[in-house]
Amino acid sequence: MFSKACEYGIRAAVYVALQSLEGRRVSVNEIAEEIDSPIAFTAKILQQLTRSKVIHSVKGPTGGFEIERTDMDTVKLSMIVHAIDGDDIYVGCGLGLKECNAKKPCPLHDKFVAIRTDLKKMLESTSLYELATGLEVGLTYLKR
Amino acid sequence: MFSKACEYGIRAAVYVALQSLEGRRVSVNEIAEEIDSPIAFTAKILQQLTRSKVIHSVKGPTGGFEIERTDMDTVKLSMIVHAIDGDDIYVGCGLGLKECNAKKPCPLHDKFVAIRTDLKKMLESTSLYELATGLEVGLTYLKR
DNA sequence: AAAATAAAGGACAATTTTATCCGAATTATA
DNA sequence: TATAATTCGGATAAAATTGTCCTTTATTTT
Repeated sequence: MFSKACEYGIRAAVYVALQSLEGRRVSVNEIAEEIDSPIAFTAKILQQLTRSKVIHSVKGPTGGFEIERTDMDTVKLSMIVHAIDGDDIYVGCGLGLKECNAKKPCPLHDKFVAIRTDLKKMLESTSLYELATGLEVGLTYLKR
Repeated sequence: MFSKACEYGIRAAVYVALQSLEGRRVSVNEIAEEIDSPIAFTAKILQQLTRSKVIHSVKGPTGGFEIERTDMDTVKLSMIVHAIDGDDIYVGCGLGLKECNAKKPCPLHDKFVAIRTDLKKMLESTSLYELATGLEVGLTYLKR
């Protein structure tokens, strides 16, 4: 469904949010450790998330990644997915046709649109805050 | 969502079904031409579909691929996807966690399960016959 | 029996994705 | 001001996916 990069990206963003709720800024190393992902690759993904303003980065000692409380509500999963995987999920035919739409649909078009609409709705309505608080109260996990 | 291989596989299977409805057996070349896919790669995928009994192949002159009318009802999209992409779509966590289940869910678990259940239902309830007949009456397309 | 046709299968090539490494830039602290 | 911690960015490597080519095998037709 999502690329590896996107999976790491979501997990990383949620972890950053969780720690920001505690007032902590976190380093790439800590993030990679805590979400169980390859360090250098995760660093690249964090750069993408920073460039697309999903999270905020601070250089130098005591630096790291953080996200403001208000942004946790604004930032939806859809933004993270878009920042990393582009609009693959939103655009494009399920069977890979270049031209596939209501006028000239592939055999799977309608059924596919239905599912993708649900997915899109889910991604657009789920905020980083929602995901982080689930973790905070110990209902969900990011590792293993 | 699906791999390229799987996209070609579904399109190929639907085309074979469509032609079988007309009593025609089709070659790799014709299939690749008609679904607009790379010939040799498509040949590999047809081999997989043949091995997993989604379609039937005949060697030699007048040979090619076909599928029996009764099998068009039995064969669901889920079988094709499974034959080519394995159980990726069915198993596994949306965020890539190795251990993710109701007891120890990732932050996206419930929302993800909901969407995947719909996808699974769709794949398991859609037959090759249904897809082929849509094509037959000119409602849907396989090219472009 | 020979020739021709078509799938099967193995080896290899290209591309994309995933992942690593290392030096440069930035900045807090001693 | 020097040092150390940290992100940034470029180059490269490894792995997976996508794609090609060529030989073998089966089978029909001549």
